[in-house]
Amino acid sequence: MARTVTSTSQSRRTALVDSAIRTFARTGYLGTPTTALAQDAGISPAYVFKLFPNKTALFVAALDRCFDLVEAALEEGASASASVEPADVLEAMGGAYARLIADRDLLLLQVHALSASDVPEIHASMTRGVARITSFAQSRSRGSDAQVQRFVAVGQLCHLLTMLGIPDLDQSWARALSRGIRHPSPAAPLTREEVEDDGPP
Amino acid sequence: MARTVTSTSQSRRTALVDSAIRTFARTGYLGTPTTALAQDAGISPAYVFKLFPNKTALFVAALDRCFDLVEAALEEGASASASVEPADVLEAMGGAYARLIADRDLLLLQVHALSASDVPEIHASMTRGVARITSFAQSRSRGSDAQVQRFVAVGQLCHLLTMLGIPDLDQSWARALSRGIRHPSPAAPLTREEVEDDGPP
DNA sequence: CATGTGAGTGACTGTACACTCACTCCTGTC
DNA sequence: GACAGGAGTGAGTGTACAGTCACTCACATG
Repeated sequence: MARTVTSTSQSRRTALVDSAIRTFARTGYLGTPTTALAQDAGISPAYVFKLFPNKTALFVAALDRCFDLVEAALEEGASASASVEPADVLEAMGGAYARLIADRDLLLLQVHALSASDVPEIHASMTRGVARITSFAQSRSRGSDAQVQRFVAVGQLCHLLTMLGIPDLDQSWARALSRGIRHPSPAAPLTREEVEDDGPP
Repeated sequence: MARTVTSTSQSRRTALVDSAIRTFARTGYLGTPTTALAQDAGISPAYVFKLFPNKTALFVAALDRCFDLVEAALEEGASASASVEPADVLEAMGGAYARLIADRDLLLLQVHALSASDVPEIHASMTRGVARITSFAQSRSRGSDAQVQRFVAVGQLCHLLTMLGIPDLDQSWARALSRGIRHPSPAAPLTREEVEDDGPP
């Protein structure tokens, strides 16, 4: 008979991935020592390498999980939309995305991943992620290519603005860029727990 | 009387900045050792630190120069526009930008800089750069906030697409994202030399 | 008790890197 | 020819880091 209890090392692995999202988000791929990953997860540095073959694999696991969460948020937003008009569905998805990334970690991770995409595994994971959310936005909203393209472009703009803190600046150019963008305010963000459903209890 | 000949060390410095753009573009801020910067510039590692106080200062100099070139390209595009309609001027600027970044270095550098923007000096330089090109696009095109915002957002989308090589993919989602984006083709790019004017000969 | 297994670690290794320092070499000036 | 000063370098230094290895410990099973 197959094992019914998930092994403890598996749960450690997912916990490590969760904390790695936060840790990598703060200091990036190259800027994050494996000792920091271990420390934030509350395990010894050596044990990191029992759970993952190397630093890159852990980063990729974190990035994949990041896109899981993003896709789940988009789905949540879409299904909460009153109208089925493509523009409205995309609008609702955008709102859910903005709430998801209010804590910045998922956004920061994506920016760092793009910069680290000269590492083949990271490049692949990143491309996979963009493919997933774009395909999802396409099929779920039934919007035109132009609408979907605009949706993703605004997402990227949002990353730029948030990384640099532009919405907080009181200058003409900054206001122009930030206008209408739901900038991540800490008020009532969508927490990760609200977004993920972990199967049967 | 003031010196008429630029000191040789000054010319070395600008040459170093030029080659640093290429070197940092390939491997990013943290991923580029100072020895690589020296090697690509054809000088000894030690001399890098006579020309700049530290690695960060050199990166910032490269990034500042990058935005100089971008702004110059936008100006060139704008003044080549037949119409003065904001949408047309922005369109022309976009075309010039696409040609400028055909060699990818300036684009890659911006992506790496965003990811390294937890370093205060890099954050400041990056914000300055975005401010410059946004303000320039605003005043030169006289477009609405929404038009300028869209202009910058499409630029960011272009960075994402180019970093990941998405326009080369033959899939529905990739085509949707790439549609209408002038993706950097190596055909007849606008070279840096065509863009900069170095004062009197 | 003997033995096996998987979780978890302390201590280490080799290397790469940012930055320094004492030095050489060249050129112009008196 | 003596000297000043700037261009440029070889040879280091201290440190941080990815990954390894031999090991302990807790517990389960016969």
